[in-house]
Amino acid sequence: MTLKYSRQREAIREFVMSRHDHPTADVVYMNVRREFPNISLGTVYRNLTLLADIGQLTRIRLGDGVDHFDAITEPHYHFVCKECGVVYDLDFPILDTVDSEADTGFEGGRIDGHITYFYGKCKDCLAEG
Amino acid sequence: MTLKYSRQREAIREFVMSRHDHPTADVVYMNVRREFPNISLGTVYRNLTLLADIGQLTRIRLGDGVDHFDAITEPHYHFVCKECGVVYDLDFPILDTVDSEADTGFEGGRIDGHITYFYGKCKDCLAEG
DNA sequence: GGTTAAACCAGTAATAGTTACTGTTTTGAT
DNA sequence: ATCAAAACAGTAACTATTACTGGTTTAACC
Repeated sequence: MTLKYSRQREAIREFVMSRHDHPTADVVYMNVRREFPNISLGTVYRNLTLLADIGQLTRIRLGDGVDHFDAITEPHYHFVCKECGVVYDLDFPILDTVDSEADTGFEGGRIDGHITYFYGKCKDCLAEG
Repeated sequence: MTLKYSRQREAIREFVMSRHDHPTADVVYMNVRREFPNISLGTVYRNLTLLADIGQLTRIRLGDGVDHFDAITEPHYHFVCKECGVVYDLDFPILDTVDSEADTGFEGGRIDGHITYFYGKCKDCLAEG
C-alpha cells in the first residue's frame, strides 16, 4: 500500500496545519470544500486518519464525543473551556513524573503514558460573566 | 421535576455499584435485563445520565468512543489497557500540583481541574506476550 | 509519451452510540 | 381513591464515523 500524492489530501493537511484551534473532521470538510467543492466527507475522514497514522497529525479526544485534529505532533497538553468548548495548547512539558508516580505500587500492568486535558473557563467566557 | 422512585433505576444503580469494571450503557442493559426482561435501552441511558447528574455515578470517557460509568464518585485516576480495553481504578490521590503547574503562565483563562487516564498493557496482556 | 496497476476519489449506504418522541404505566401527595 | 407528575417501553431520529462501489488520478515502467 504505497502512498500516492493526492491534491485533496494536501489541501486537508495544509488546512489543519494553518489552524491552531484543533478542528474537527466536519470543520475541515466545510473549509476544504471552498477549494474542492465536491470533496466527500469520507475523503476528509480517510485522509485525516491516514495523516494521523503516518504521524503528520494527531487525533485528540477531549471527551466531547468528537475527534479533533492537531497539526502539532509533539506531545503537549490541552486546555478545554467547559463553557464554549474552545481548545488551547498549553506549552509546558509533559510531566513524566506523573507516570512514575502512577506506576509505584500499581500491580495491574505496565504504564506507558497518560492522556490529560485541563478544563476550566476561557478568558472570553470569564469576561462575559 | 421532583425525583420519583423507580424500580428500574434502582436496579441500574445497584448493578453499577456492584461492579468495578466501569460498565457501558450496553453492559448495564444486558445485565439489568435479567431482572427486567423488557426494560428499554432508553431507560438505561436516561437513568445513567440522571444518576450521573445527581452525583451518584460518574460518567467517564476514555477515548474509546463509549461512555463508561463508575460507582466511585470521589475523583480518582484510571488505567486503560491499550490491548484489551480493561479499566482499573488507580488509588493514588489526584495531583493538584499538576493544575497549578498548568496554571502558571497560562493567560487563556482559569483552570479548574484536569482529566487524566493512564494507558499501557495490563497484567494479563503482558503475560500473553 | 502511452499503458497499466494500484491508490484514491465522490457518492452513498451502513454502523454504533446516544438522544428524543409518544402513548401508556407507575408513583406518591392530597 | 384520585390525579398530576414522573417514569416507562418501544420506536424513531440523530451524530459521528466507517465501509462499500464503480469511476478517476497518480506514477512506475517501457
